[in-house]
Amino acid sequence: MLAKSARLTESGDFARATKSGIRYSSTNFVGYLYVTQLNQPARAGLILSKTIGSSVARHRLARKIRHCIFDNYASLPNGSLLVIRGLNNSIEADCKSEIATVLAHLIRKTKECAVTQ
RNA sequence: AGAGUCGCCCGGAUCACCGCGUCAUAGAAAUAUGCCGAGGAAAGUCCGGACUCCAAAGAGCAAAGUGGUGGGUAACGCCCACCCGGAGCAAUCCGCGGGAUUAGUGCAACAGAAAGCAAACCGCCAACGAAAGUUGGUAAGGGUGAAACGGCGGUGUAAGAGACCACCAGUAAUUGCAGCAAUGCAGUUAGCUAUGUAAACCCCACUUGGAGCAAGACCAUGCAGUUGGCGCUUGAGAGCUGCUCGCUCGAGUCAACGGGUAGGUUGCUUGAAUCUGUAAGUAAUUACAGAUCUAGAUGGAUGGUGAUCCCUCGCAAGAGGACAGGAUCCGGCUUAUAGGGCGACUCUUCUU
RNA sequence: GGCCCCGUCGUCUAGCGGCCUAGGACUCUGGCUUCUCAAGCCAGCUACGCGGGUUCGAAUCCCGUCGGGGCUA
Repeated sequence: MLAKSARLTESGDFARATKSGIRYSSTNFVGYLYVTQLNQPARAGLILSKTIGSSVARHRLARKIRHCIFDNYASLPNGSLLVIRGLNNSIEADCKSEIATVLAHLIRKTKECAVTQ
């Protein structure tokens, strides 16, 4: 679970992460990561549309994803904005391993970009 | 034992560790400790309210809704009791259940002579005629249809007919009794008696001002105007549903193009509240007394791991746990719902 | 939060309570025509979202549901 300081709360931040950030997609999820220069703790948000299922299903999925993000929270760089988008069949997904691989790929890509710059 | 009807309730339980949200306490802060943390439908948004704003919530029409009677309620289109009609052997269930005989209009396809007040296709009878048929009487019989001018039997007659009689059905007026009432029961009189449809228009009675917590209040942030219309007390425009009246505010306002902001606090949870008991009432419900505090999030808090028990499936290993997630709050209705429990009643059969 | 509209063959649509066993166009299937295909002609298949009610009779009227779409703050 994520503390209140570790959540994305503004639509501008969502737009920045999804449009300017690095993207990696697996079979059931799409991850976006954007690293700002601000010295803040990393923040994360979720996008789950109605096509995933009922209200109960969406809430359950959101809780599972948040839990998985918490397990990998320490590896995120300072000041980064993370957005996870759930796709239609993501209810049956194995959240734990899939989210972990998504995050690992995103973090590796950002480091590569920083090195090349 | 079998078949069935109705009502109410539960909606997996406990523990440990790591995490999340509000609040309280401590602390300069980081944080620590403690308490609490989704539902019977939170859903659909089909009704009714509380609350807030529209100056106040005024009148009439329009429009919409409701529709047996009495009661309950803050209120209702909800609930209870009763009446009437229908279904069922019964327990019980279903009903938008006012007015079509007096305010009026419309509709009733096809068939049929005829579908709403006027008539007569076949028939029956009489007269005329050689016959075909014509004229008149009649509505018992035939056939049509969802529905055909009360039903059956007799008297009567040329043939027939409520023309007359007995019994029955129904209508209106009226009297008595029972009931608060809807209505029921019993009688008298009348004309002898035409149907359905108002979930067709309509009439009658009653109800309804409008918007909604994105209501409303406060604080921040930010910008740039231009063109045209109507006005400045002889009144533009506004008071957010259609019209009229009335009332009030009133010096700017309306339209087009362009530009800017869309982030915090509050409203926010103690309430027609919940539980227990007593009393009144057939009941819905109400009154009184005592106890309790029971989510308040805002990109939106309930997840992960492990253990034991319960239930279902399976020989076992093992797999699974209905419908479904608060968003201002209450009272209902409707819809979804694995499985289980309790109570009351009816019918049939058997045993004692 | 509030308000409104629509569900008819595979698709797009008509439909005055009885003429509806629901019409039209395209599609599909079969046949005719042609050396073959296309076009043309003939025939056929296929629908009132679901459940109740009113009515003699409902796709149509009423109620409740399910699904889809739109407007508005």
